[in-house]
Amino acid sequence: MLDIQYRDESCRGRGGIMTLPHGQVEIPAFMPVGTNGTVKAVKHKSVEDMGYKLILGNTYHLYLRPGMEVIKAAGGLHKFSSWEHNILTDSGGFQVFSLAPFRKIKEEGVRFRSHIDGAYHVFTPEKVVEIQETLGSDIQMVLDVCTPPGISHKEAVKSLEITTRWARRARERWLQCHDEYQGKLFGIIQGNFFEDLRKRSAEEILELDTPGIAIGGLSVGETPEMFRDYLHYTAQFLPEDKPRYVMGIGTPDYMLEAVEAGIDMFDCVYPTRIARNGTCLTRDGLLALKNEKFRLDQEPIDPHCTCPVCQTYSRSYLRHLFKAKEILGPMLVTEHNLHFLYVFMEEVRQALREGRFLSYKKAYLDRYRRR
RNA sequence: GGGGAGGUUCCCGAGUGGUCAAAGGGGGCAGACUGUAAAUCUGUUGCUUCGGCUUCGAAGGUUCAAAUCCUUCUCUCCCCA
Repeated sequence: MLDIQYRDESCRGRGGIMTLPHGQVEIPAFMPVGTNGTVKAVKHKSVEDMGYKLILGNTYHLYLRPGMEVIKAAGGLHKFSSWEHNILTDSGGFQVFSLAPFRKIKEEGVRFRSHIDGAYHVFTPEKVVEIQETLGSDIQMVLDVCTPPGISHKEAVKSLEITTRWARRARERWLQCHDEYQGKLFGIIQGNFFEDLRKRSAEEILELDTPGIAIGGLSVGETPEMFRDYLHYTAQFLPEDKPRYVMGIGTPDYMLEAVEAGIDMFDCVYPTRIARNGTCLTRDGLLALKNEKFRLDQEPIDPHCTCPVCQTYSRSYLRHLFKAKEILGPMLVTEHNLHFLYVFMEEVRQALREGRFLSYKKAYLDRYRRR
């Protein structure tokens, strides 16, 4: 499943090929998020043309709407959404976290209310595996309990222990999936912001020997310093021979930090969300298109960018689209941001291959932080 | 020509004696956004040397006090001729 082809000896960074049911994926890889079976504001064809081979979908959202009957009838999420490459589905664990006011965690599973109609539903670790099997996920995540910074050690232990027990149950159920289903299961390390608990969670999750390992519970409101510290601390426990995934990060600085720590995969709504809100990723940092200073600016978003948007449109025009609330604005900036990150990851892989990742990182951040 | 309604801070619009630099929208400006309840949310929007100063069509008046009351002028809209 994982073919590590090169390492950067100056850090833990590495790269290669991950082979999944729907084809190969170059790692380290950023994965665009397509919660509802669509990467918002952009066609799957465009995402594919940029080079992406692995995107996310969401168990929670797709289960609630359109519902499994619809996706089953289509023959799975790939056919339903016309995406022929790989899909990683999140388990709903993050919704257990982000929709906290509407849920109750018990040993059996989590009872929650739909954000759509308020109806009660229950997710158990087993049920979530079944849903993801029906979706046809190439990588499925175990149901976990994600927690925010600031909780007590005692609360963190409790969440960690449930996460481990749920992971065991998920794995048992996953082993019983139909033979034709080839999707991989990833365990998730929790432990909040306590080193002893991070270590303990890592040990317990690794013991399950899932095909891949994720670090969860980061970028949930902690400071960048805490993110960095707990990322590196947790990453040291990850095995060499399995894909390593840090959930929920997507700014260039965080991804560079993760690559340095030896992480292979990341996903984030950030680039697509800020795109819809008028903010572009550039080599010089963020560019808020709605700002008055771009009113007459005839330059493209990023003069060095090779994306179709930068070949065609000016900041002035794109600013106008956002001020006029035209749907094309979010569409074009989403395309730019995703293209930007794909090229960014190609550069990262190249730097790793050539053993100069740390200098690449430093130069990138020096420039990125300048604006 | 006759009758009626009204002119409020960039726009629309609330306010009919003090608690009004003036509600609420819109627009403008700025910020946020990291396993998507997000084409969303938040802040700000007369000037200021922060003590005040100047605003509610214009001018004058009443009052301790006026966007609010009175007089004249002016402009807009509606109805009837």
